[in-house]
Amino acid sequence: MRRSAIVPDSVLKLMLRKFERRAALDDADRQALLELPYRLQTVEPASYILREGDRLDRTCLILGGFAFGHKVTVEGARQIVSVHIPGDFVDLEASLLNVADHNVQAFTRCELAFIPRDAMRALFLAHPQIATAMWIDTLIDGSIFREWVVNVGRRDARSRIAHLLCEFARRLEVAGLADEYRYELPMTQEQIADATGLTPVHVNRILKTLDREGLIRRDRRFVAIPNWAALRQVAGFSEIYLHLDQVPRDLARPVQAA
Amino acid sequence: MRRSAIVPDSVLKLMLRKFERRAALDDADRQALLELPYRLQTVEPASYILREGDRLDRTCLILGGFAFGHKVTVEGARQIVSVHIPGDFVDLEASLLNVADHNVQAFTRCELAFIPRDAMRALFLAHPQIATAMWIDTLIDGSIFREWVVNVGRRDARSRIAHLLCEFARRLEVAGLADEYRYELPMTQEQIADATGLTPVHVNRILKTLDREGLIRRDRRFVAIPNWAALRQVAGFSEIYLHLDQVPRDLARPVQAA
DNA sequence: CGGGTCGTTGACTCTCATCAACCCTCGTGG
DNA sequence: CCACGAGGGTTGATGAGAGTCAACGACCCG
Repeated sequence: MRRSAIVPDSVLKLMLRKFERRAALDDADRQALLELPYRLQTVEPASYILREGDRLDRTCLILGGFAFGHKVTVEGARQIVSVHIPGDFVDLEASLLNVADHNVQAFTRCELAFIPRDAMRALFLAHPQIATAMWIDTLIDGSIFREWVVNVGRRDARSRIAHLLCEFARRLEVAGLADEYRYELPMTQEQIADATGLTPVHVNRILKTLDREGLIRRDRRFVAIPNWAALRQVAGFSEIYLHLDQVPRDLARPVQAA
Repeated sequence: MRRSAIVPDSVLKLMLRKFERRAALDDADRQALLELPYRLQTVEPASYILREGDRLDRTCLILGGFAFGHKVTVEGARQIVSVHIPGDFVDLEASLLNVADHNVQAFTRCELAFIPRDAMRALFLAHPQIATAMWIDTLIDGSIFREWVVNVGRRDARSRIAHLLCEFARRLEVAGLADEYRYELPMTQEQIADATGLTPVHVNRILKTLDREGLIRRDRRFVAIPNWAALRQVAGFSEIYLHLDQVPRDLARPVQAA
């Protein structure tokens, strides 16, 4: 019903600030980036932004809200493979690959900007510095995937969940969406289970023990980490893989007016 | 001790053929690619090509042999996160990221070409079509990572191993390193375990049952898949994620002379 | 022929999945 | 204002899939 107002002007400036830091953009680069055509859209929680098998003809940037990528096995089990926060492209690959290899769905209500594939491609060819900056996004995503493989492959349930919580804490903090290790986690326990390769029941039990042990505090969907060092140790969390030296802080503020 | 002879001329042509198909390269692009500076090196099985935490100053292309990426948890468990075959860059991210987030190690003896980071960066900026073609490599790698997350996260041991075998069958076939669903698997059972998040003992049992059921045939390190459809079904394997429409067939022949 | 790596097998254990209730909260509508 | 329903969270009982431990066997290389 109600739609948040969008400030169109700030939409692409989001990207600009992010990419400025990764490559030496000149005025022509900046202008080209800001002149990208886009279509704004708001989607409701749980709606699909992309489906596996779709032909790709546009790329989607999240302006506000959270989304996740997932795949479903033939047996029907779902695995969440990625979480996207404001300021992220959810499918930069759509600019260069032909067919979607996974689904993307909204966790929360999302404000999205869709950019035509052709416009992206033209931008890359005319502005190599921008292409480089965006490529770095892809590379960091790849690094996060690697860590997720380790997480579901070699950590026990406790560490897995702790690791997920640590990763969010850092990513959200860098994005200006968390402070003092407290943030709103937009996932249900079932979704946490799908992200960690566990069952909702087991996730529930682990969360309770983490809470009981004082490693986290929960209040509704809010999570606080009173003892970062302790949780970090339980998780075996090392943030090298986030390549934060290439991610500006306070990048993405929610782009919403009341 | 013995070093295979390398045919330098064919070294970079490998890449050229691969990237030709992904973007419209012109003569200047081709020439720049072929003129990339590189240093050849042969490494023995199990030697490290890259270590987590290393500062990155060069990119490594595999000319012959197999390598794998892995990470080790604080508890000491190892998870293999990627497998690289001839014709692959093992660490394209080294051109643009600053610190290695995982280890890369040789499965077999490997013939490698190391290309300075600066040369790669200069190439990207001067030749956007090449950058685009290589970026596609990164995107396909990302897609494979996503599938691996699903594999270790949501499939049982049987499907997991079957899936790994299916993936190799297709990738090696496309690279011209397998025929009729028979190929040499350069991994020990312990390494298969590290790639699937299982234990060597369990991998052994599953392999034996797959063999007993006629889904695979083993002879030393060679694996044959007598019934592709059946194994594919057990694995829940769908090759969309390999984006083979963007990967030329018969790309990489082992570049080794006796 | 000796040593090391890798593969194989059995017995036992344990983490996590499954199944099944029940509860709480919140939004909706009568 | 309260009844209702639905989604999500919580808890217990039980079981299965995979891990652990341990020993032995096969093969390869020097």
